[in-house]
Amino acid sequence: MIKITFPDKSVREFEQGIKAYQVATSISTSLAKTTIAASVNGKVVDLDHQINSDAGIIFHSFSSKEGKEVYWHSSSHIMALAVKNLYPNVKVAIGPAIEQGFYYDFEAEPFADEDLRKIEKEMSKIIKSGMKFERNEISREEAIKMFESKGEDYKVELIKELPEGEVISTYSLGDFTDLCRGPHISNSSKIKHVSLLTSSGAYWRGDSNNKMLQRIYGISFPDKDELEKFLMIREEAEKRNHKKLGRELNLFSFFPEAPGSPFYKKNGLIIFEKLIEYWREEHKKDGYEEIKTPVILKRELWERSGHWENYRENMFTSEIEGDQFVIKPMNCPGGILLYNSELHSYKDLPIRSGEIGLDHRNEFSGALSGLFRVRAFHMDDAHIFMTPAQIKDEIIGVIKLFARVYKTFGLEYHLELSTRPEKSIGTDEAWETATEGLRGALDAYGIGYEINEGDGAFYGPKIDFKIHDALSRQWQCGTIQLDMNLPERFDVTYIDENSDKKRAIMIHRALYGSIERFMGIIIEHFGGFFPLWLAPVQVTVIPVSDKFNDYAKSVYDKLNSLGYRVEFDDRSEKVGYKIREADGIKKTPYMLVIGEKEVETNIFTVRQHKNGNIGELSLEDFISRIKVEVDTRILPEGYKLEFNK
RNA sequence: GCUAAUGUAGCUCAGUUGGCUAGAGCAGCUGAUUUGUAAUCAGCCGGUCGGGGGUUCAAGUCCCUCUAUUAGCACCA
Repeated sequence: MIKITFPDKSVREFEQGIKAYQVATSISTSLAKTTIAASVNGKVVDLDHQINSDAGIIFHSFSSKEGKEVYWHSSSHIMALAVKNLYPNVKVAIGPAIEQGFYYDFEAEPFADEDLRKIEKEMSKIIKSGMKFERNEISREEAIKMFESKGEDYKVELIKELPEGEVISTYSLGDFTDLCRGPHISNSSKIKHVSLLTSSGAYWRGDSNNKMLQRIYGISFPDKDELEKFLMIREEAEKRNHKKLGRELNLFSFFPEAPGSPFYKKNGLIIFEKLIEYWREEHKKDGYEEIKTPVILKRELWERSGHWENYRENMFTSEIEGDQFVIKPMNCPGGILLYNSELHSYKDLPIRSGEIGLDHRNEFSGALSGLFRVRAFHMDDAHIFMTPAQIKDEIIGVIKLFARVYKTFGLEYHLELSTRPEKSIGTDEAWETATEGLRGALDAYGIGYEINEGDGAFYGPKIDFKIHDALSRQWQCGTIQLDMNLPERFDVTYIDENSDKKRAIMIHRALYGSIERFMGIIIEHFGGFFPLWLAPVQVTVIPVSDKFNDYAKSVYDKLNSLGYRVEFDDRSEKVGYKIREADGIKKTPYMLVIGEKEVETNIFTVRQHKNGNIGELSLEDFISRIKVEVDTRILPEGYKLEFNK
């Protein structure tokens, strides 16, 4: 008999060699039903796994991270079998679970949408037939022989690279045997609802020198509702697509004459300016100064900073009178020139120097994507120059600043600390100090964070803010990067208490990341229904007929003179028509319909986007309402996606 | 940059196996209508079918090429 310990610390005895699923069944059939895999002594295993000695056990259902991973990984195998059934000549490469779903790479002709539908159908057959996943452990030689005989070159390549002594396991599902570490679900029938999403090219092993394979992405869920919710979010994301809304709301345009470079229209520029206005307000509160440095700077500067060597292919250059110039891709070298233009006492530090800099980067054509990835953008940069002793407090200050700004947009976020990458400069000691500085700040601030081992910049560790939008999608926005490179290269110093010259500590930080990208994110986050302080048009005044135009115009004039962004729709159209346009299409936060009743009583029925009529207010009350809403930057109601369940 | 798909009016889209003068809705303009909370009616305007080259008696349609866009990959020190 062996002793098995459960998560609640209870212990029960079982026959030696009992399988994990039998343990689950012994507890309850419902547990056995929802269980996908188990962890035995912390290692995730198949439910068929035999337990031979005392162990701790945890069962994983789809709701856990481990459960999802196994579920999706198995789904990818089912997809591979389906593809092999339909297209026997394809070769399989790899097929893992990912954060949301799974994919499998094949050497094959590109798959069209119809192919995906066919593969889905084949998958449901496989699922319905209830095939078993069978695990086998085989020797390296056997494995190579087997996959070679099947012509699965990619698998052979993978096996040959496995370290000596590694257990080589395969999982078979019907005729399809795949090299796989596992674990897997026990039976294909556990996969309930599958949808194949997209297919496109992907390089073998992610290397652009290698052959391009065909990748199919898919998702699966045990419950139909979950699949529907997933697809609904995708649909909603499509509706909120910032390129589409940008056109509909007259925010910006792109032209082939300047790929990747947005042209802001009147309405978009309002949002752009308001974002910066708010940024300035918050930074001023925190003791930042603001500077502005030139866009075009000589090549020598970039050689000194190291960009010429390391970032060359992303930089635009220009030649003027025989000298080479760089259109700046970043603001830091210019900012450092300014810092270095005077001597700094320790008493001056920290210096928090902000710059909304217009940067250009030669992003590869295939990388461009609306406002999310552009060639011309405004970085909301700031550099903080300080003494080593100030690191912790400064970092905490930045985190607090970012936190309060994201809150204003209703954006959730989590933090990630990225540590030293393989390719990096600086001594171990310097990295240690720098990383501990960031870690110390995070701990002192008292917020949870994830560690991204080895994901730091080559010049220093960083803290990244991953923000979560209204559709629960994640975006990289804010970043705080400690730089151990540029201060050396530019000899950035301050004078300490003993009149000694000391190396200053420098951090780069950006809150929005880039104004362009952030604007794209909030367009989708709000779905075009902006908070009043950001909305390009805040109020539309709608006279019922031109009999009321004069009075309505006076209301418009009043709001306009107070500085609100108001439109006056005096076209000879029906009220319904104007409402449809102002509310449904332009998503104007407030509408005032003005007819006989308003003229007589001076009381307005105020209509709000998404929320319909919100009550009757005098003009004065309406004005004080919107004043509060603008001044305190209240979030709109109803921009978040609501589910029926 | 790579793979694939796409590009027809300002927008969304039709346009057979190549075959008359390229269509529709919305938007815009003009007029009528004077309207009470998500589309009033009529008329008009609007296109070198992304650019260039080719095949053909004939090209929006087929081929080549360039370009832009989209998705993914790679990239994002």
